[in-house]
Amino acid sequence: MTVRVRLAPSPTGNLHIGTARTAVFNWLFARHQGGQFILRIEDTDLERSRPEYTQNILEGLTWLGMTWDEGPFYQSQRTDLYRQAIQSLLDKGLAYRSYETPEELDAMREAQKARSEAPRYDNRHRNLTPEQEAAFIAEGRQPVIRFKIEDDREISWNDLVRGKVAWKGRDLGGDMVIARAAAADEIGPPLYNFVVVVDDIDMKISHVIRGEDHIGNTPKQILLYEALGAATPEFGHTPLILNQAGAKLSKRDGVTSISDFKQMGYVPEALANYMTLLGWSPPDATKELFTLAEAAEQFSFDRVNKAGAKFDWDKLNWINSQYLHAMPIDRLTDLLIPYWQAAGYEFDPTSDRPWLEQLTNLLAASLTLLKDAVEMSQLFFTPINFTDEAKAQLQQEGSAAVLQAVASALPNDHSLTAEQAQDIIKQVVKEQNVKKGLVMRSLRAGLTGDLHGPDLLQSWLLLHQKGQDLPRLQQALTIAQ
RNA sequence: GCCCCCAUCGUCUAGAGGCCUAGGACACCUCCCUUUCACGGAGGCGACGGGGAUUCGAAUUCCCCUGGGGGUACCA
Repeated sequence: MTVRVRLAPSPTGNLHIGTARTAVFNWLFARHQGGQFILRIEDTDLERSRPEYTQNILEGLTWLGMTWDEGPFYQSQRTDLYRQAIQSLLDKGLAYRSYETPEELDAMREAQKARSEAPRYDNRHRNLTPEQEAAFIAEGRQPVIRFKIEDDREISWNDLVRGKVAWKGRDLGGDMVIARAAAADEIGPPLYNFVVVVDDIDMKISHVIRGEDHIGNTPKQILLYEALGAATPEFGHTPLILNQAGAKLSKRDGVTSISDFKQMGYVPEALANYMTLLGWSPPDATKELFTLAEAAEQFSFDRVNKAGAKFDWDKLNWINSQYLHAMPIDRLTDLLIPYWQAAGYEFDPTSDRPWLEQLTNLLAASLTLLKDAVEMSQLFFTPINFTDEAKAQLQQEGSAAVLQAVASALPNDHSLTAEQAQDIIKQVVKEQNVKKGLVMRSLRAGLTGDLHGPDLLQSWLLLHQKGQDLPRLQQALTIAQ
């Protein structure tokens, strides 16, 4: 049997991290099994579905490397299929039209709660006579279509991550609505729990892998597979991603959409790596940094956890930093350029390329997020701005003389090597008879306007190439007097 | 309320009866490297929710309790 899995996001929001993690597990499993990964957009809720969300989901999955083999399929384009399936259930007597008003259903549930019973549909319209139906229709009522669920049914399945899970029919809430209200001679818009099953059958899905929040849908869906005369697939319910408080992560928890992570400067392989670690561990659990391909080789549901995992920014940040530190300078430069441009820094991406790569090389080891480069490299792009600390340093005794000496030792052209720079420092130490520390600190203050920052020698070299070192030293001298 | 799921350091996890005086990672602390800040390196702190049962022996099996989460729509 070929493995076929699917990701079925609904375009009612941007690609959410929870959905993305489900995508990762599906993708990993499909790749491991040599199967297919199918993408299906569940846009049956016309009210809330938006094309721009679909676009965001597609882009996010692509960015993460979650390539799909078939699709995207759109449920909004498949309603004929659903209507046929509903009709077949109606014909077989497994579904029926139900005429309650929303107010009646509310009243029913209120009464049940008052008796401290579980709110559920009491199947009151299951066996309506033709006369009763005619009367409701004459009243102008629009029926929904309900699928019969027998109270005494026992439903169980062997979950890929949880083992045996069992449910009783009576706990499923009564006969379930599968199509929204419509005229009595029509079939209204089909509902989620129904279309999922029709599509999964039609698309020959072999393994349904989804978040644990869907676990209660599974028994209902199993009943639907039966009614539709199809074999049930395997089901696997993955643990949820939790917020700091331990509840299911939702949009209200701040940054949760993949596009936001991208914008903040996370790289896709780091984010995918982190999401994989949330609920799964490789056979050698001490190896936490791996590519999706490596994870796919080793993936199995045996190693998927049952308990939810709290989302931890610190760990994600660390993983991202590891990827950034190990990234080839050429690629890292490509990734950084848009951030510098967005910050309004002036440079020419082509003619300044060698200089930009040197800058990238200088900053790489300090980066956690791509956007960190903006602040860290500001001193190379904007006019110098002296901090109070730097001013104090410049006003220290001997500082002015040191800067003066360095300024006059500078070569005229735009080439300065690390060796030359070091020689200048040594020479100044000797001539001025001062401590090297004074030279280094004064130089840093004069060149960068700060007492902290990237490696001084390399920074100096970069500034020299831009012809910036001498003017800055001269400016610093006005403070040092 | 009812149903379902879950339970190892603060967090992510390893652990499938003795290899566990419970291992790794993040975070935190200390030290080293570095006349800056980081990076990197070396240490440290730190957990099996509680109670029974099975067993020569339980983090690992079973039961109960407690705690947490999910669900309970004419949303998906």
